[in-house]
Amino acid sequence: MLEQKHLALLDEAKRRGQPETGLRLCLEILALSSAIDRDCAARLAPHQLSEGKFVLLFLLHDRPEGLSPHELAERAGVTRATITGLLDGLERDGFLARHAGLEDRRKVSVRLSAKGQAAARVLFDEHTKWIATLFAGFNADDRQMFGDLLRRVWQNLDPTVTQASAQAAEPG
Amino acid sequence: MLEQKHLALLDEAKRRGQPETGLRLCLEILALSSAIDRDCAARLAPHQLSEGKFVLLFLLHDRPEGLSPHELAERAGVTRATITGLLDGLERDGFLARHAGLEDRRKVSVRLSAKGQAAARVLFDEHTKWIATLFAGFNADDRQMFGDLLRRVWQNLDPTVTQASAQAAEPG
DNA sequence: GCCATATAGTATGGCACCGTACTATATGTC
DNA sequence: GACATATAGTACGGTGCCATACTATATGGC
Repeated sequence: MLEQKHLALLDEAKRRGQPETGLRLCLEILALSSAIDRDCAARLAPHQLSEGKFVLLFLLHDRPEGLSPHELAERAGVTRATITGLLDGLERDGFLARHAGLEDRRKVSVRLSAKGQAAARVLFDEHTKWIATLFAGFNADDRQMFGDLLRRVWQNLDPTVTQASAQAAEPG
Repeated sequence: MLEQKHLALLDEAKRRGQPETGLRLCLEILALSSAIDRDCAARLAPHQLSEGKFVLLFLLHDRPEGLSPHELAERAGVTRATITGLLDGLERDGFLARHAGLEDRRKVSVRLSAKGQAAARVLFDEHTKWIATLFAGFNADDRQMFGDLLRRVWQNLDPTVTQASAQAAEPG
């Protein structure tokens, strides 16, 4: 349930006579997340989609007026530059199209094609259903306990770095 | 404690009238891991190191005879191509050097410089100490419980994708 | 109306990862 | 010893992410 690099790290810690306390547990969290991400990527790849592209798809779903790259960046929590790249791929593969802005001529309206709409509709449900299966066998108490434990780690994280993905870190 | 994209996903799920069961919890695991990775990266960046480079550093530490790129790839759980890139950066920044193999002339022996040795020695301890602080306040029972919950999710993951990072998936 | 400034989108270059393809060397078989 | 095959390392191109810098358009102050 760990990755190679994690085993290596544990080995080195043992070699240095350090206790495993917390270390293994932390690596298990990271390994589980990576495994979930890999699994997610593997599910989307056959559709020519990545996780980032999938997010844009459902952000645009049922939104005939479209969204601007700027809004997409804010809601997805990535930079506008990243959005440009994802849109290039999605447009190339026929999931959406960029339309020139009418009021503000700097703006672009991004709208799903029929293919994009269909993909968003179907894949979102598939995705959430799949995630639900990961927690098969968990009752409300288990979930409560799990969430509490996660939050306790979260609170120990360096608060200066933690806020990331808010995109506008506005330094100084 | 969630990222923008996770909030968007939860919103969309709510809009579709789907239950949150498991979904929010899953996103919290992913968000926590990302936060830990970000924090880790932020700690290493001032030393011109990434997490991948850091792994190579401690794999090579106290190993005067060095390791080959091939062995590094196996132990780090990434491809040889990735190792080439990491070594390029580490060599450029003076952490290590490539030495021609003597017995097998295809092989290269990668060995840390004094700077690399020093960095590996200091940073590894810093790193594990930092991780330990993330679990401050956790007693043995908490850790046991946490690990059990993680393992239960792990077992629900698609077994065909789960094995990744073993590098040699040897298809068919 | 004019200019400084802000904003929208993109381009460019960097990083860490991958898959694939290539070169050089080693090895096993005949 | 020659040749098919395997292995070591790298090159190349692709992805998703970032920071930075650039162009076009909008806006506020005068």
